[in-house]
Amino acid sequence: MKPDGSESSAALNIARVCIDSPLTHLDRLFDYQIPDEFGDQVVVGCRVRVRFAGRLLDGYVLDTIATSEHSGRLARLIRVISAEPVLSPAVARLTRAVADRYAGTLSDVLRLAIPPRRARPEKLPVGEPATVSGRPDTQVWERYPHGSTYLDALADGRPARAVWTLRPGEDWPARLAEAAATAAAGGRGALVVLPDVRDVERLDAALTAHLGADDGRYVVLTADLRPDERYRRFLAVRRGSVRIVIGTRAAAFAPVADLGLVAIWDDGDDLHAEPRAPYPHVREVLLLRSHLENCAALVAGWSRSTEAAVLIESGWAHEIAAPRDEVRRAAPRIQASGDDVEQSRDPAARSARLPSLALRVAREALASGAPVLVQVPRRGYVPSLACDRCRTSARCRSCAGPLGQASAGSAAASCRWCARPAAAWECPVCGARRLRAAVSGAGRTSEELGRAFPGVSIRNSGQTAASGVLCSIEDGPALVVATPGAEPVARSGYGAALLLDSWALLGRADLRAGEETMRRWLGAASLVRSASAGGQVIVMADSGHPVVQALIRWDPAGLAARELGERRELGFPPALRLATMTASAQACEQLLASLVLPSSAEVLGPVPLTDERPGYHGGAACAEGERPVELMVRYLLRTPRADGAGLAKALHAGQALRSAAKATEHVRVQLDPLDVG
DNA sequence: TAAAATGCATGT
DNA sequence: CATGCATTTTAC
Repeated sequence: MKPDGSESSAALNIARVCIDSPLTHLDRLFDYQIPDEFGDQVVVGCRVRVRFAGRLLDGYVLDTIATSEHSGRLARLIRVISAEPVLSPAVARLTRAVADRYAGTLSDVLRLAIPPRRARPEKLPVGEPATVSGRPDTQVWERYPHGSTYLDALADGRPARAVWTLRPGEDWPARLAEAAATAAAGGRGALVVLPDVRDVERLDAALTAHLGADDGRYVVLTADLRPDERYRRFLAVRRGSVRIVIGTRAAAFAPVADLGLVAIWDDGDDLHAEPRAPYPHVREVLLLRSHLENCAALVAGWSRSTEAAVLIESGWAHEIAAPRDEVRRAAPRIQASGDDVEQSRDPAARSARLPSLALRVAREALASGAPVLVQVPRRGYVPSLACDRCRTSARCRSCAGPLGQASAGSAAASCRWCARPAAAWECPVCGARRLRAAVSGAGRTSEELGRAFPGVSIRNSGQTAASGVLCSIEDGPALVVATPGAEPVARSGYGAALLLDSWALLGRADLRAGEETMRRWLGAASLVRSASAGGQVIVMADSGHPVVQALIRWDPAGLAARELGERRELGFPPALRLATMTASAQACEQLLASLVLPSSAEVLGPVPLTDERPGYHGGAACAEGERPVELMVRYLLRTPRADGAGLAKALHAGQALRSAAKATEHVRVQLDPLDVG
């Protein structure tokens, strides 16, 4: 207050700055004097350059204040990088919450949230937001109980939260476009995050169909944009020129003004898990956002994750799902076939390693002029080899790495770790000398299918396929071999889908195997015509398996509830909050000893990580006769969900002690990682 | 990477 | 036990 009683903004000449440093004990704000000559350049949310412990570092201004708590002399800001307030107050709160949730630092999260600065796009004029108007035809939403009620809530700007499990055959891009447009027509912002660019492209097309191609109505944020363009679009969002944002992972942090809806498509896809520290998951980021910004949330997919099941069980979200008879009407006919292929009397079935039921269904569909989808679980040719007689997996004699076959051209098996050829292999268990494919990859499968279906055109789709990932295919008889997530859409739906090598998916020791298998199967089955239109799905698995049962009944909700029950019994996420610590035994124990954990916390471990080799990127040969020794261990820490914040806080404090003590070895801390258990 | 704090050998 | 110089620590 000035003597005359008026507020003076000029008095706020101290900037509170978040320093761009990876050191955990520096994860707090530092005060700097704002030199007069910078004047109004310094705004909350802008980037600045400061001298910190001698060196020049970048930082963000989180606040401007009149008096500092700091007792010593304040240094002055060196430079204002730009007056653009790239960090909005809402995103500042969000990123802090994400850092706290994941025991990470604010600066690590800000690096994920804000794209690198580019000078040119900042010079562009600020555009006015295009108005989005109209309401979608609510008839399709009325097919879901609570569906049109939810849409009403979006239109009115109410913070309705739902887990939406789609009816088979649903036009999901159109529905998500409608949901986003409805929120925007109500005058608020909408944000939809999808796992990969192909899904983003589909929603992009649906939004264009719904709103027109005008860039002013919505914006697409993906990591593969060129830096200038990425920053331009980010700025358009930050400046409020656009209300609807769709994109991949990093878009979860987009500074959408007056956010009304956050939505995630296919939240079980592991692409939603950020691989950089502090490893936040898009679902958690969006749920935090829904909470902090008091906006609607939508978790949508064919399948249902156990995390989504928790949202429903806890009452946090409503369930939107089609009634059972609707589902039955729309779903293809699904059968399991656990036949022993080797016993089949049909030579074509034997050579394609397909049960005769699968072969018959595929032939019928092809004969009717429809494409057939063949889903194979792993990429590449033959990812690993096993003993032909007893199926013991084949390992390298010098380094114990898995043996594999690189391509059809190289007939000889070799080690996938040290690349030594595996000459004269002999099974250590039964002494047999012949190898067989343990899991048949996409490449091998299409070769075999070619022999079983002479004259039928075969298309491959996948990361490692020569033709890459196909987006869609034309109607007409063809076999489409695809890895999960790379299935092209068929214009009028597939006549049939064959889900191969299921045991490789279900047999994994991973706790998430059941949930993940269901997600992949439903992803393929959702592309098949309804049973009344002749659509059929054959899954190569034992029909007694609960996941197979759930698929046959098209019951992702039932499976998710069941899987969640199992997690409760085993004490794993999402039933509990879990953290992993990965480093050398010594470093882990140091950190562990310094932790002030909630009293409910339980420590499990150490588990030596023998077959996991962090830092290994292939190519290097290992020494003769010895296995690469990896000294890494992993500890698990778990608490009830209610103590999750305390667990993360304790880990953050422990990491801060380590960084302050200049510990050289880094301990990786991950909360609720996908790949443990 | 700048200043402050601390360590340490040396000379009285 | 001051003093000067080197090393370590702090961090606004």
